[in-house]
Amino acid sequence: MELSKAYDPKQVEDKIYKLWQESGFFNPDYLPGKRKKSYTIVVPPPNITGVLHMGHALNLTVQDILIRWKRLQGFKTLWLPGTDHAGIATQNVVEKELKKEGLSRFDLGKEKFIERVWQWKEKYGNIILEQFKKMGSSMDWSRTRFTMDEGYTLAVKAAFLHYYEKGLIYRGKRVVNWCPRCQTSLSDLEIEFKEEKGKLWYIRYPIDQKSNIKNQKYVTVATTRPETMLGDMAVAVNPKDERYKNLVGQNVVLPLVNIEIPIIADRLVDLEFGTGAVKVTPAHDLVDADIGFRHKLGIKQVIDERGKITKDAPLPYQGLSVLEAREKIISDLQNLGLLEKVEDYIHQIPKCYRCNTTIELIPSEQWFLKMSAQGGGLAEMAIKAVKSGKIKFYPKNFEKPYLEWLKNVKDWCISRQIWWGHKIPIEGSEDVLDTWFSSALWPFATLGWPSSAKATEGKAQKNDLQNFYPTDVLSTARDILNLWVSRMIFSGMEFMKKIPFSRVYIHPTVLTKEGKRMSKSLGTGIDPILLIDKYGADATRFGIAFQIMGGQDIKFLEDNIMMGKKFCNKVWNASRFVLFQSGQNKIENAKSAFNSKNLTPADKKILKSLEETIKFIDKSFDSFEFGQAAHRVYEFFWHDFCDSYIEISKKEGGKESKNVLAFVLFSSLKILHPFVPFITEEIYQNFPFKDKQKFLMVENWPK
RNA sequence: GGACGACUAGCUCAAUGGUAGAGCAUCGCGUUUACAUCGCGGGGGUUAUAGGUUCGAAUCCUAUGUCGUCCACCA
Repeated sequence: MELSKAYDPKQVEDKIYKLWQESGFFNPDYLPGKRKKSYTIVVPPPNITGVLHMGHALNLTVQDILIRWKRLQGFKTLWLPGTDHAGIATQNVVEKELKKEGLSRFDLGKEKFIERVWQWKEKYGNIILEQFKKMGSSMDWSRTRFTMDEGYTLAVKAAFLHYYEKGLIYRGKRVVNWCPRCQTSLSDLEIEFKEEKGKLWYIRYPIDQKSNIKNQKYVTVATTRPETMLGDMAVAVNPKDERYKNLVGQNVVLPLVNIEIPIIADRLVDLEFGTGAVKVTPAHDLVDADIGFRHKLGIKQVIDERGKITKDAPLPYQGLSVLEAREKIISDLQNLGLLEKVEDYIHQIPKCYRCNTTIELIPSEQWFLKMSAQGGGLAEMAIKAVKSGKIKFYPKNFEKPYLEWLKNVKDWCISRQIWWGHKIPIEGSEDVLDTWFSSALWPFATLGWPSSAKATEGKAQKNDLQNFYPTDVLSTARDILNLWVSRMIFSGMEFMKKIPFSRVYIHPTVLTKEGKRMSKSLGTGIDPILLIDKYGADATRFGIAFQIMGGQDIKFLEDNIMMGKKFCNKVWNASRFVLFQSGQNKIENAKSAFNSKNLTPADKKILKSLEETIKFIDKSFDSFEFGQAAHRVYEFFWHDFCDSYIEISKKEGGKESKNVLAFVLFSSLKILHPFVPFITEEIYQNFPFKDKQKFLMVENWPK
């Protein structure tokens, strides 16, 4: 045998990947044999901003295991790669780049800026796809898509117009989450709440002199955001609150602004909190907007898109930033004797998930997609798809948060005031679409939808939609369950009249050993590319798969990757031994490798163990139990095969033992292949059987 | 404030009602036709706590604690 003593992934992996690519077998159209049933996975398209992180590495491992397993089982497998333009995220990284040159996007202007983002996409967008290859991903590169390529853009346009004509898209002025830095609206899912120490200010609103209220000069309200009082339209109390019953219907004078506003009763007011009386600012708070709408209070916007006080506020405050205004208002109130007390208060502050700027709530003209959970609405379709069991979640407990979210979902604000993205296809609108609007079309837009719009030009083959939709499994991270998964589901049902995938696998989150989220900014992340460099892709994959136990989050241990490397070396050396044996024995045929009449008990035992292992792996893969499968194959190969059977065969091998050795190894390569594709392929290429395939990748899965 | 999950050997995890296992770490022995990235063997656990169900509980139930993730309009 020509195999070297220790396995060196660097000598093997790139070489093997190149051979696979040249074979064309990543492409379902060129797979050998009769393959009637298709098996499709579309990869969750990574943002073009990023580099591969452990979450990707895990997800790629999982998907490649499934795809390789099904390919070996004779399915027409398609794993479709691609990337996402990731609107705000990408715009932000390019802006950061510009900042280094002392420029802003406004200095460049819209056209030049977008050009610049495309340059970024060309330069960095492919890096992540190259990293996919490093992981051994058997994706069909001829079908690579980008959420802003030509055909995809047509799909997005068609989808928008479809909703628009159906009356599901409307425009309206609503209080929306607004990032003063990104200068755009954000959906609820794009904000993150962070705990901050703040104050709770108790402010006295003088009761109107004309009111016949005795013994009470003020109503005191508690607020964490005194600056918004400039836009107050009412003071609200709970209708059941006895303390304020006599005040409802009366007026107070809004301090600093000196206008009269009413005291109203509304059930949304919590009796327990603060004083039980709350200032109502319909322009800058969602609950207040709701209250204001019901009581027809009107709206006064006092904070603008840049986070400055508007001209609708009293002169002294105009142009101040929110924080400056807050300071001045507090000191002014203090001078007037209207500040009753101040308490420390810890609360959740909404932050932009991309740039961490504090979110302002401001009224703004936006586009919305109706999300009704009744009457055949989009949310209802997505609910039914899961409730009916057509789409199953693994683990099942993710169904609950999914359904809860959809049940209570508000209309989806789909417009963004940024430059990088799909333009809203309506005359006069400069807005672009929320990046998830295009991502929602991923399972079918990538396969050529809508064929009528000639979107098939280029990558997708003519009949891809018929052949590969619905896809089989969507494997993704849990934090985009609603952001992405639910939206793909209703989009698929709306446009294709069919669910986009039948099974959703929510993969475990990779945490640090301490159980904390891996974070780039904290420096607690681990770069899978470095792991590949150090241990090889096979070892990295095996080490990751080994740790996937149920839906449990993974406290990542590099030791497991080390274990993967040792395991690979074991496979390598066992193969060296067996191939040397069979080389002497001149076995030429896998099918008739041994004569089953002359088997020793040990021969029979290892064959039975192999059979059971195969069954177990099939069952495990089918239920996404990758760790269980990895443990079993490890146990089988290392202990049953190497420690026990090989050692026995050396000392008291039967007539057929050398043949059985070769046969069991041959089968082992197949069942190991989904985990560790490179090393198994390399060994396979050195196997002496004459009736083997060109590549292990397209062998027949053993039974 | 809700929902979900975790808590088992020093570490990371198995074991879903029947005498608690693996890998790593640790200790001892060992170079026999692959592999020292190895082989053989040893030590190490009242399964977070308190109750309950059961012939029998790591496993089921109830509380408590700690940690984690997601959701949420308490100003």
